[in-house]
Parts: sequence; structure tokens; C-alpha cells
Amino acid sequence: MANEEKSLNFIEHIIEDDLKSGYSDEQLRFRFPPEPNGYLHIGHASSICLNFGLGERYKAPVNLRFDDTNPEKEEKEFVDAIKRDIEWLGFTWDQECYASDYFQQLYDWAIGLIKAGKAYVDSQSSEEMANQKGTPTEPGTDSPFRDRSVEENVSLFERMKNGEFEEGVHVLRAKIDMASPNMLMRDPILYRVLNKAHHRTNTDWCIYPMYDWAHGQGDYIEQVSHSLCTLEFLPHRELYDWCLDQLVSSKKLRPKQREFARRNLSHTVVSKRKLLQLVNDGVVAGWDDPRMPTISGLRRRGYTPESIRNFADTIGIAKRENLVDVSLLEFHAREHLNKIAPRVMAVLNPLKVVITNYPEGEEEWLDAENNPEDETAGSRKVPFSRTLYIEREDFREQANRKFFRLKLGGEVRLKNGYIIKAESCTKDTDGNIIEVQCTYDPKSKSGSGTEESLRKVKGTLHWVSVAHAIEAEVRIYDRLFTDENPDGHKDRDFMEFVNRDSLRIVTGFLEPSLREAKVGERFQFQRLGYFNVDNDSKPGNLVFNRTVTLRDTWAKIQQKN
RNA sequence: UGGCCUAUGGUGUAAUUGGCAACACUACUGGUUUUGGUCCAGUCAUUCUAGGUUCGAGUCCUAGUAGGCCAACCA
Repeated sequence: MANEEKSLNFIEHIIEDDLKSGYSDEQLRFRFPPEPNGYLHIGHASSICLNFGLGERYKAPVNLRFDDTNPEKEEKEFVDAIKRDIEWLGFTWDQECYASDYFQQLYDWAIGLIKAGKAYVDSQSSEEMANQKGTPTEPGTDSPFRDRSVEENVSLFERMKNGEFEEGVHVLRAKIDMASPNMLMRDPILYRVLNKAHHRTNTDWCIYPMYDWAHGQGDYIEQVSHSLCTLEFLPHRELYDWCLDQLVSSKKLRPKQREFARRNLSHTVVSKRKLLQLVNDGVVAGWDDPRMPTISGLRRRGYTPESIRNFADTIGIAKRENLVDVSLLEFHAREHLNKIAPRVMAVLNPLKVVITNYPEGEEEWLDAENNPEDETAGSRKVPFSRTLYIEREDFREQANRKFFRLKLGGEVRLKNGYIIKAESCTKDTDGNIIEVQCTYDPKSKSGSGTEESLRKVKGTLHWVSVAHAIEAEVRIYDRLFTDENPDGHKDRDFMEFVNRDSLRIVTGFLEPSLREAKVGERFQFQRLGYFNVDNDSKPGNLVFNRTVTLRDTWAKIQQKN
């Protein structure tokens, strides 16, 4: 009952209006229509969440329809990847459809169109047709083939279908209006000859329908009520409706196309063409490289489906240009990971600490809470000994009061362990600090309840015992582009803004409980960030990816100085 | 020079359809904290401009301005 009335986006307003003016709940049906020519990215995730979200909200089926009308670019590999990504996001489609399933029906409808005198076979080159097309400010001129007889058109189109012509010799065009202010209505091409094998229909067809002669029909066949697409298809709507006019029956539901603005993410690109270029140029290791804004890249980076769905929900959907800041995506990653990721200790830039008053050869196993945000997460044991690693940035010989970490003569709490005091340090011949000597207070053990253990010390450091630590490869990722809008510059190519330091690989020293970590498992390395186990991991040879850092107030303070 | 779309804080979306501009993020303050994390509290807007209608305009009208899309046998 306490369902707070969430405000509706403009698509939901349209649906609510339709429901008021006669649509029944059962008539609602949606679809997500990817072209299988690349991997899904974060922009698609928004569209997926919109369509499947609508399906959940209105308890309506959502089809997955592959828009596979162009055999030149489409492959089964992409079909499989797309299905995997949608499932991973947690959505279930009703029917799995393919535009290619409708090739015969589309062909029959095209024959009907020709017989109705509304389509003709044009036998000019693409250059000639382009010249006749006019410009946005000038009308086009009619093709010399525009008035071929129905018989000749039918015969030619059948011969196109039978493979009697080379590519480019003939096309089928709709006969609409060469003077339309909408360029798409100037006798658009409906079919072209393509002597290519299709990933599903193989060589059954030599002619393939264009997008405009397939999409609305697919919606109609599947009885999709609301066909949602991005803004660049807005001019296509007039043609979408024209095509539907030629074949709809009043007994069946007529789909409607509505358009929303695609989501752009800062510091990256969301264009399949540009992502493909990053892959082909070797800037990244593949479509699922953790730096890629693809769904598979985000998954490998350690993002959770929940965080991506929450992100999509909060940025919403509208009709204006936008550039969503990545910090919002990162917020959602942290928000979810904070709740579910077990805390562990790992040192990525080690500095040796020797506790001079801790007995040599001794070790003890300390209690460590797995997740302060989750009482059911339990606890584990971490080994403590005389020789430890701490983070190099956590020690300074001298520092002001703002520096809460270890400095000579100063005290600090070792997380889950003891309070230590830095007494001295040793350096190599270049002046680099190579070891810090400390003393510890044996009565200050965490959780022991003693007066000493309850002492307030400003800083708490993470650490690992050198003798017990396991080594692992840790991949530190940063933004792929240095510019917030890399493809938003008219005179500069987006590739100029590639961040050359987007990947740094280090050897980390991890607490031994991580030895059995499995691929895909996510952790918080305390005080450092969230990390997950990469697919490249081998038994005894773990690889971690940094998903995102923790919020870092200290880094901000330092930046200001 | 044509047609169409869009304009609300640094960012992204809202605004009961003409009635006190709200939510989230970011940034900045402060508090709590055995993670400089989390959590809690607070601060940040002449709704693109100029007119008009109205008791009242982010919302309606007019004129500008800015940005985007449209001339692939791509989707």
C-alpha cells in the first residue's frame, strides 16, 4: 500500500493515455530489437530497461527481436552475446524473434504493393538515384523507371528474388512522393539484391528488405503495441506509418512508433561503430574488455546487474540531448557493492613494517568482520605476525595533523589488530624508505574489550602479514577517455582522447582467505575499492579487476594542495 | 536556404497538466565511525531570451536564440 507514486516518464504517459482511450491491458506488448552486428552497450541497457521495465510494470510480454535484414554485418556470435547480456541483466523475453523469420511474408506484401501500383523496380545506379533525390531544401525528380507496368515490375522483382541479377542492378522502391519535405518519403528503397549468405536463412534469399520495410511489419506481426526507438528514427515514423497503412487489418492492433533520446555516458563512446574501432585498433583487448562500456565489459569489470538497472532507472528517459556523468554509474556500483561485497585486506603498493616488540616466529589469527553492512555475513580469521606490509602511501616520516596515517612517533590502529607506533625507518642508498620499525601495544587487540583496545586512535590502516600473504595480479582500470565527451568535437577525432593510462597492472599482496576466490566473485579491498576475480585467473594465479574505487575524501584533500 | 525535434542547478530526470520548482548524483560544510568507506545533517536555480494572455506561467500564445536529426542499395 505504501507504494510511493513514482512519477511517470513521457512514454508511460503515452501508454496511460492509450489505456484511458481504449487500449486494454492485454493489448500491451513491447519488444527490444537489436541488430546482431555488435555487442550491447550501456546505452542499449537503458533501452532494455525501458522496454522490459514497461513489460514488468504493465505485466505485458516483451519480445526479443533480432533486426537481421543485412547479412553483410550480422553474425551468430553477436546473437549469442546479446542473449547472454539480457539474461544477465535479469530480464526474460517472451518470444525470440528474427526479422528474417518474416522474409516470406514481407516478400508477399511487397508483391501486393507492386500490384497496387505503389512500388516499382528501379534500374539505375545508386549515384543516379542519389542525384534525383534532391536535397532537404529542393524536391527530387522522378525516376525514369517510375511508371513501369505492374506486370513488368512483378516479373523483374521475381527475377531479382530468383537471383538472376547482380547486386546493384535493380532495387524495389516504394512509389510515394519525390517532392516530400521528408527525404525518407522520396521513393525509399524497399529491397536490394545481396548475394550474401545470411546467418539464419543461408542462401535462400538473394534479396533482402530494408529496415523500413521490415521493422513496422515485424511489430505488426508480433502485435507490438508500442515500438520504442531512438530519436534518429523520428523521420522514419512517417514511412513506418505509410508501410503499415498498406497492410494493416482493422481487426488487429496497429503498432505505434515513439522515440526517445539515446543515453550518452561521459568519458566514453556509445556507438557500435566506434566501439568496434577500439577493438579492431587494439586499444582494448576485446568487446568485453573491462574498460569497455559494453554490458559484457561492465560485467567483467565487476558491475552487478542490479547496479546497472538502478542506474538506468535513475537517469530515466526523455527526448533531449544528454551526457550522463559516469560518476552516477559509479555511485550505483558502490551502492550495491557496499551491501554485498565481503571486506578483505590487500596491499597493492607494499611497505614493510616490523613490529620490534612482537615475538619472532609467532603468529596469531585475528577475528575480522566480513561486512559491517550485513550482519549475516559472519567473520573470518586473518593472520598477524611480526612482519607486515602496509600501503606505502600510509606512512610518512613527518606530516601535519591532517594526515591521520602512520608517521614517526605517531600511533595508528591496524584494522582488526593492534595499535602500533612508528619508532624509526630505514632507507636504501637512494633515500627510499624500505622498512618502518614499530612497536605495538599488546593490550590494544581489537575486540578484546580492554581499556587499551578502546582507545581512540585517529587512523586505521589495512595490512597483510608478509609470511601469509598470497600474491595476485591486480588490474587497475581508469577511464578509457580523458575527455568527458570524446566524440563531441567537430574538428577532433575521438581516438585522440584515448587515455593511455587506462590500465595499470600491479602485484598485490592479499590476505590468505582469498586463495580460494572464484571467477566473478566480488570483494571490497578495504580502503582501496571494489575488486572482482577476472576470467583470466588460473588456479594459484589469481587476477583481480578493480571495479571502482571507494569514495576518497583524502585524495580530494590532497588534490587541493 | 527547407522540414522535423529539443531547451528546467555542474549532471540526469520530476513538477498533481495553469497554483510554494522536487528527487538522485556531483561538489562543498559539519557530525558519527576500528575502512579518510558506510551512515546522518546542511549548502548550491532569475526554469534559453524578449514580449503577451492570466489573480497566478517551467507549463499556454508570438517572435527570437542555441543545440540535434534528415540527401546509405546501414539499422
